[in-house]
Amino acid sequence: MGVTIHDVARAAGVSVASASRALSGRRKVTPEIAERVARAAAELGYQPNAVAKALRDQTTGTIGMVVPGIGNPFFTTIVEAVERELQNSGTDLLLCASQYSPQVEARRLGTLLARRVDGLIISPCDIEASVPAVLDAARRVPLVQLDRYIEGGGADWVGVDDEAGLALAVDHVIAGGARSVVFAGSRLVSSSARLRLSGFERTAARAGVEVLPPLLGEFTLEWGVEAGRRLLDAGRLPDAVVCANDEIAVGLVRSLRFGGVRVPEDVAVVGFDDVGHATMCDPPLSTVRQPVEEMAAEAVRLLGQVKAGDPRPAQRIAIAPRLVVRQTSRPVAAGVAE
Amino acid sequence: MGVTIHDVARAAGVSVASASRALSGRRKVTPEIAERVARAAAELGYQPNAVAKALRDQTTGTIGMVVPGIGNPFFTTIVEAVERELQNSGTDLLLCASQYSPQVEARRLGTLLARRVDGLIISPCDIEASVPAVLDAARRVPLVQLDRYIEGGGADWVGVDDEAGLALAVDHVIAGGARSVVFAGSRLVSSSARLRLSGFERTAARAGVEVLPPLLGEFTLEWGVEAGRRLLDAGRLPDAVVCANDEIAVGLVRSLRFGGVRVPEDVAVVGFDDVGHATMCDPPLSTVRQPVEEMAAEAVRLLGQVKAGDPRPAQRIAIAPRLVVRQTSRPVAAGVAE
DNA sequence: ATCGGTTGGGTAATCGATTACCCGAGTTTC
DNA sequence: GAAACTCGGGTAATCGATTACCCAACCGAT
Repeated sequence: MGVTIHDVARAAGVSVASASRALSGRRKVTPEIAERVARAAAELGYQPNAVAKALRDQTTGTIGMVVPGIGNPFFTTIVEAVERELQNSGTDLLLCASQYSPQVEARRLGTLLARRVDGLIISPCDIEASVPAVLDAARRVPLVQLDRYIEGGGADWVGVDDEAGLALAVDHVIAGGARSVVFAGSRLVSSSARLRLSGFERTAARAGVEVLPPLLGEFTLEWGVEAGRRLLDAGRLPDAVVCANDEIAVGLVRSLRFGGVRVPEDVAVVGFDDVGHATMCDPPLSTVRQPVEEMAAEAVRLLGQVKAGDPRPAQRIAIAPRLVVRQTSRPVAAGVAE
Repeated sequence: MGVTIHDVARAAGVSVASASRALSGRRKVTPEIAERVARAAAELGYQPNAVAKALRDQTTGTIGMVVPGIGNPFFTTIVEAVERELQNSGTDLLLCASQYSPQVEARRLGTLLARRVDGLIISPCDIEASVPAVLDAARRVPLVQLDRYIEGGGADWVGVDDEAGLALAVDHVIAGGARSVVFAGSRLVSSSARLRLSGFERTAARAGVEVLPPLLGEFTLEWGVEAGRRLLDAGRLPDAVVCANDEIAVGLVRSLRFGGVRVPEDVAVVGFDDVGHATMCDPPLSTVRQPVEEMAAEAVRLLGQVKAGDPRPAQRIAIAPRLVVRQTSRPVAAGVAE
């Protein structure tokens, strides 16, 4: 590397100030100088040093994003949506994975802050253990939580309305005739895990159907398979299984069918997210679609408004999801068939 | 933000030099000063500015990684492997997706270079269109290509031995009794796509089996489904289909079974990669496992050795893959059963 | 008592881009 | 014709951390 604006200025026979002005166009220079500087820069292959610019401007043109893991298609989808949203704003995304570990997450936040990102979008991996690192970061730079959030408020949040989503799913299977239901989800370490379970329980209770004890593991296909196995082993099957995400649902359907259970005839299954392979599932999965694009857009918009350490009360923006009925549940008038 | 080392020095009643020395430990200071500086830093919540440090040191402690897309589980797997490899080296990964577009890729490379990454790992999206941007980047910083590479050499590369992998797959299905074979892969825009096809063709020709015209589309599940449909429509089925990756294979198996074809009894199917859902496929997919961990380790090691614009001839490191026989092909003595 | 040597602290240069500030030349206005 | 402006170029300060360089104090040895 190493061609600086001083080199360009010298080659063009002008001062660095003129070179800078010619290149940035932030103040007028004579056409003659503009021309000479442009030529010199091109010949030398000059590329401005973003590090120096960041130091001088006190702004890096980057925002950091921390998600639990990029192996989960939901997070890659939302990362892609945020990237698209940022596309033309001239800011770059620094993506980090916390690997579902609050320690790693805190370390990642630390290096992003050290690198002086202009803002942070984070999906905290643990509703409790993530609290200190997230609040500390929010005190230093604008921060918005996306999808998952930490308990106790204190930082803005954008996400899907989990409870409404679960209500959609539960009401749908009940409308399809289910009299006994079970929830297959994740252990309650994240806000999503908790809200989806409570949404499920509340709606089921209100409807007065029988509720079997929930199956709580991880947001993975493997856990879905295992959960299906447990249902088969338990001897008695519910009429419907509502899952906390599509991966669990896909694994569960596979497991159930392997055990000779027909889906949706014997048991209806509904997922959550509608990203990745829900449409490619066999049979195609009925699920609740997260409004990923809107969530990303809203998160970016909100990030532009929040100020670091703002004492204003934290906002929570919950966007309504949509039920997508495919073939793992009995179709009813409600919902969108695809 | 805004607490600098000057603030710390002032609070501790020492010079910035002493503060810097106390904090970095790179030169001795009296215990008394060390103590005062440590206390002041803690009280003020001092966090060193990595931007300033990078400018002064002429090194950012970051390496950039550019992959075609993070929606593809193969790339997320390899990104995770590289991250693990870098974990304890103190360097951070700046991850970018080119979205399979050479233009986006060139722009991403440009901003990574402007941010003065210390090195680059890239999987160029297009074997031809990616050439200028990759060579230009290689002239400026240490660069290694991982998985895909550009034509004409000029930059180091680490990846799987694609031809050997395809030879494994083809020999395996032939050993299982296949007399006619077909390749389902991607259009020939990447080195992987080309090498896998040529590896397939060479091995099949050597074995003297009948080779149907290849089906070339994309590295996606959707294309696998479509490829399966085309095979069904063609009326005559081959004894085996060898796929360029697992996603194609999974889609193809689904499509074939939907059409009433038994796998592996009627048609054997073999994938490539062995990441993501190959084990969760129904039935579990026979495939060729890419040595992702070794590839990542080797790429990072090599990156530490290359110098920018080094005139030394480019290295190509091809790591041998391994056949993993599951249930979409007839088992034979060769290979590892799981 | 003086001298070479060591130890540890402070001052200021450095990295590269931007821009506040200054200055000279040219133009306008009464 | 002089005052008041405008225009555009150059000099140097600035961002924050590190460190080359200098200097004072103190050591032991002669």
